[in-house]
Amino acid sequence: MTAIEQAQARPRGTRLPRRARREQLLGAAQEVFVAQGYHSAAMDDIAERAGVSKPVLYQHFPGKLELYLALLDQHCESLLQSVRTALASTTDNKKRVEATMDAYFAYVEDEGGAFRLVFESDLTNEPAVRERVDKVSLQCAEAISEVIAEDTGLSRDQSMLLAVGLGGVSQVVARYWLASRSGVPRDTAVGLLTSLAWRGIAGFPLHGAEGQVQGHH
Amino acid sequence: MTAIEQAQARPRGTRLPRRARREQLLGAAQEVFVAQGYHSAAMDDIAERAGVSKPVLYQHFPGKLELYLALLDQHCESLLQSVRTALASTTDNKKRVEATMDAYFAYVEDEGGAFRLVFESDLTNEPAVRERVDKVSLQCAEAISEVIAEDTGLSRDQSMLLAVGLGGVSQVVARYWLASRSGVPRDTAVGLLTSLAWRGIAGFPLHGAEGQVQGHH
DNA sequence: CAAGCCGTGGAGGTCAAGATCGGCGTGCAG
DNA sequence: CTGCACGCCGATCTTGACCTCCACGGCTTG
Repeated sequence: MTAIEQAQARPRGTRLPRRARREQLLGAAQEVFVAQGYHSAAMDDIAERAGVSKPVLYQHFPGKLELYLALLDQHCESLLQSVRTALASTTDNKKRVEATMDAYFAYVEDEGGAFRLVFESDLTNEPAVRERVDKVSLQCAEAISEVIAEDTGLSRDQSMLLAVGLGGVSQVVARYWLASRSGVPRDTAVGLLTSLAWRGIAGFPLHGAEGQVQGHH
Repeated sequence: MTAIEQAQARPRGTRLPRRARREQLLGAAQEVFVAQGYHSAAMDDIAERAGVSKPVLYQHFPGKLELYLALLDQHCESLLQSVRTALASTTDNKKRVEATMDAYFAYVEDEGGAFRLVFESDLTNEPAVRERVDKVSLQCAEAISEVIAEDTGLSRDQSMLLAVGLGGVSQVVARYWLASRSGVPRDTAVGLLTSLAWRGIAGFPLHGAEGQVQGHH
């Protein structure tokens, strides 16, 4: 149920306990921010969407930025959890790749488009936002790079580069897949990317010994 | 030479031919937009940076948006050209991958940070901007996917997914590489990604028949 | 040499959007 | 029943940024 439906179900005069009201406001804000982006989203829009007046918003959040940050934190945490869970779900590295790819696809597909707040924010010039987005990207990449470093024996810097790359592919392709709505089902897309990535990774030193490969660096 | 140096070299009263003035304004605008983003950039800032007054800006551009779009178009075109040139630079598909990766790195490294206008715009909610960014991404991906489709025999949809992925890796990693300033030199980073991507691609159908996983060409 | 013209400059209008103040209705305690 | 407290609303203020109006000075032409 969207926030606006909730708001219409409970017409404009209803009084809510403080905690519930806050959650409802967060929901409405997310819908508006996702649909319009930070700058185009007016506090009036959010208030109207939630079926309350503007002062109520300011009784729950100090300002527009803090409201946005609350949502951003929430969804950054969510992404990080998904990735970590995926990495920990198995010890088979190929399945790890697949699970991680799928985590990105699931993240992009679900949550009412909240991934836009993280991956397509129009407030990256605000240091507080930039910091959060950079941090979650870095943390995801570090989690991935640990596995890569262990599996390939590459240096810390180099495995980070690859990890950033793998996260990047997942994120970019997942968004493209969602937007393009081409006929490719999610499983197929994930499988395709997993093949691509796994063969790529599997060619590095530790495996190169067993499987022979052309020169690298 | 930055626009502000030009402006200081020619102190504030100088008259310029129309074409030259326009170019100088574009330069100043690019510096400000890159440094501050669209929203934080004030027309006053741009005018001051260029060493002129605001009305002059409006004699060359109808408004802030059009000024931004002029720059955006310019750099979208530049990226597309780089990618197409890289793809056409050889018929060896592995070198194609490397050249294309390198094109993204060069694009991100050079041009006074102009890649931010394309990859990190804070105006993606403006339809005109969204359209341009989407279009250039799509055109790059299509150019890449043609090669992939021909080389692997994958369907149009599937090769587009991979192409988007390759473009995405290049772009994301290049930006990370630029920002992180880790010790990895550009050649090494490009080489690493090329290994990753090429082994990944080379495993698809057409090659799987001849060389099980890796080597050929 | 002189007069006019055109581009430049600083100051101001307008408007959207974030942030806030005095009333109102509802429910509970005495 | 009645007063009080709490949360909510309509209306307003203010800031900041985009976008134009009246004076000035250098170049050109007769």
